Amino acid sequence: MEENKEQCFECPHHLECGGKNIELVKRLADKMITEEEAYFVSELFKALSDMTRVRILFCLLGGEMCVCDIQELVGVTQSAVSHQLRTLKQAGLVKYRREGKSLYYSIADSHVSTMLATGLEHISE
Amino acid sequence: MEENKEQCFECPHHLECGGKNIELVKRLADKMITEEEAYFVSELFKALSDMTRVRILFCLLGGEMCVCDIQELVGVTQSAVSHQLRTLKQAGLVKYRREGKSLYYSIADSHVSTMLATGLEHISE
DNA sequence: ATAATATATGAGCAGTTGTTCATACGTTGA
DNA sequence: TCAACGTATGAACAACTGCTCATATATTAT
Repeated sequence: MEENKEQCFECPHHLECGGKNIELVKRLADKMITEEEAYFVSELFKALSDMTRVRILFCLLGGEMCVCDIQELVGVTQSAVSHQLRTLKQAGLVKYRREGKSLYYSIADSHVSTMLATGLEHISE
Repeated sequence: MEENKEQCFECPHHLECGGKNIELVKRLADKMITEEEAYFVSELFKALSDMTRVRILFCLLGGEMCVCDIQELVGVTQSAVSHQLRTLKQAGLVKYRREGKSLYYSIADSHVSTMLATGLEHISE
């Protein structure tokens, strides 16, 4: 570790660091997730980070339903449901189709169910 | 749908709703995720809902590393990394072990990798 | 056209979050 | 015991979030 006694390219912010795993850091530096990817992933999870939205999605796991169905099952105002459905739609988590006056919402794809299931598994351990 | 013309138990917030799927709502009402579960799931995803934390976790997918390794790979201050690691630890997403002066952080369990992978898949479509 | 129904949306506000700065804590070597 | 290093933590502040309220939009029936 003698070479760490002087400031080096790999370790510019301090002079030495006993715990540093230079090999690992070098290897990962190129493979790191990009800023853009990290941003989109975090935005995706942000859409899942609210209790009301989680409850809405668990409703929709049971099948497509209109806004007033969701409103009843989740027990919040129509406005609140609608605002949250918008967030979920923008994140690509739900889709909808119109039938008469009603809009029927449903889970967008299988990734959503997978993430919810994995999340539920994680908390029950 | 004649019975919907009057206010009913299943539909207390309005008099009628053509789009309503009474059967589905009845069936799901008992099976709904509890408030407590929804809260914990949303808290879990909240921990994944920040760009810096996502980047930290993707670092750790490459193997355990100390705080200064993460600091270098992610490119934020030591304090910021430390604060975010605390959030991740409280959510059960990472664990650590001490070795000398350094703390080595790593992914807590396979659920974390699964959620990150599924999230990454979802955004690249 | 008009009214009623189902849903969406903008503004505003209280509560929350992520960062920085300063400082404290825990470990090691001299 | 003391200094240096690696890491954690509390306070403070700007930015963001989710709700409510009021209102707008889209569809259907009369």
